[in-house]
Amino acid sequence: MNAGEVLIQIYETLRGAYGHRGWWPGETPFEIMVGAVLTQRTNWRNVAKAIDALRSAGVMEPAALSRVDLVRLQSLVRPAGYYRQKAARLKRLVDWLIERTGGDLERMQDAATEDLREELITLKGIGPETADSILLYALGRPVFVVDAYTKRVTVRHGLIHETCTYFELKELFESNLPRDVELHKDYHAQLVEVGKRQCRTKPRCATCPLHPVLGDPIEAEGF
DNA sequence: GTCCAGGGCCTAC
DNA sequence: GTAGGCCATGGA
Repeated sequence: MNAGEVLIQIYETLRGAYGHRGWWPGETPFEIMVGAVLTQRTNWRNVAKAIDALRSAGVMEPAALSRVDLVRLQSLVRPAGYYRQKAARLKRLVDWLIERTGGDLERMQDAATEDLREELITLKGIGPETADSILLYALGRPVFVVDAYTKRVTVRHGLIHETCTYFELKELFESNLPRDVELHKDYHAQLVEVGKRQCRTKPRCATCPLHPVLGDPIEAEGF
């Protein structure tokens, strides 16, 4: 079996276990962008509180968020943790958005994916994963989002070495999967699901749906 | 009280 | 170029 076939088999196994997830809780592309920043190293439960606060304050929209006072924004996103950093990151993101599109995300659809990724990565506070999350879930580009769960699952199951880079892991998926946006969205969502439920500690891995397909997980410190 | 969650930046070697 | 520290809240 080649890499592409293994990856598809993993996906189908996870989907069979968890059902279609589609995923990214967010009403609008802009809200998805905001969530991508807020969820950095943070439980989604806390992120949801911050998102609710932003909605209630009427600033879940580019122009409004751009205008809101920084200290006010900090207090709104406080439940998501790292609130000073995240408020500043949201400001930079929304400033870029308005400068580039006037706040209308549709105007970004002409730009090439790689160019957009480069622009996003250049923003302080937007790294590879946040950029890819925005590209895939907010802008519908066929990129693969690599996160801690992706690495944990693939390393534990021997698909890639523990010392791999973000780019290598991203390439593993992107070069071996069809360039299908919905598949990319759901695949990442499935990996998060199995990562949350399994592959944290060995005992929890005992019921991992991937074991019958991939065999027992390997020992990997830190995963 | 301890651990950790859908990262990313900065500094020191 | 990379290991380590830092950012911070809230639930298990």
